[in-house]
Amino acid sequence: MIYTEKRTEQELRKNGFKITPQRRAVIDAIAGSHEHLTPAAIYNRVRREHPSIGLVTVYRTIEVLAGLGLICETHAGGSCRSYLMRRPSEHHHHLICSDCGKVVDFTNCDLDDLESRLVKETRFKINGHLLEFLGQCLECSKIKGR
Amino acid sequence: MIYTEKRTEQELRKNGFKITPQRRAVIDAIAGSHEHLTPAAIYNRVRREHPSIGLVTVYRTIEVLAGLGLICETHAGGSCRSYLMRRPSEHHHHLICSDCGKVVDFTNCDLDDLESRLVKETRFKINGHLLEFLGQCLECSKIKGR
DNA sequence: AGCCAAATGAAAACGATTTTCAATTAGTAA
DNA sequence: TTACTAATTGAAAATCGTTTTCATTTGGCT
Repeated sequence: MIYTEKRTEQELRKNGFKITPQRRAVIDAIAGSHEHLTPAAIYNRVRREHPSIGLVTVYRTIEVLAGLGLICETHAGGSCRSYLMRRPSEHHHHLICSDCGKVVDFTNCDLDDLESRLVKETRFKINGHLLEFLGQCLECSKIKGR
Repeated sequence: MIYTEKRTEQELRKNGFKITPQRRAVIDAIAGSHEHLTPAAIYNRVRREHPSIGLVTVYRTIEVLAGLGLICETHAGGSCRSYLMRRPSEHHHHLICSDCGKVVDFTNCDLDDLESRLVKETRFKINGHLLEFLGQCLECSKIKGR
């Protein structure tokens, strides 16, 4: 736990960010919870020990931490809700190029085993899933290399 | 396709909702797409054929359809983003309750075979993936039934 | 101690969604 | 067919979460 906070600060420093009491407080709040916290929940926790902090600062700190991959975000960015007609079968998924945004569809995600395992373990009633692969398409790999 | 629209109207009627041209238009728009559509995207499609419709009506129709389980909603309602400290053990995924927003983590997504298949077929360089299952947790299934 | 870019907080701006309310309309009953 | 009523609609305002702006403060360097 304390190890996590230390490591997080090192990582911030390494990337040229400053360590402020506010950032420490946000990191402590997230590291001190094993639940997923919404920005508002993080704000409330931080305020207990640090009443004068602004919600804006919480958002900005979250942005930095997520940008460095130090915290993990549920729900990829972009707009929040989307809808699809519920059909008997057919569904598909996306393979997205992070550089040019090209989207390739694919089917046969073959998640049935995984789904049954989850149903058994969590007792959830599962309605669907969202699966996206992210990477670079052939063209972009050629151009940008790396 | 037409079958889907018909069935949807029947289901609305059965539940005491009226069939209006606006609702027909929204249903057509969603049924006519194999992609997940955001409310705004639905609105834009509907306006092509029905320019005077209000965005509010689109939202209200979506709400009714989703409430009856006729369309499937990606991303649980309520606030959109939540964060968790990324710990050494790392890579995990989410199972999200669409009703109360509860998030259960799981690991072992076992997507390596699928990933190699996609690399072979598309020549993408794959950097990562996003996998979320959506459903109802045990508590919410009990409350809401269905 | 002093400097400067980075970070902060308050307020305003913003976009998505919801509520309010008066006017319209679908579906039923006469 | 006409008339009635509750449901539905659209416009505007309200609300919620998030982002931007900007003047002030501060961490980390010299």
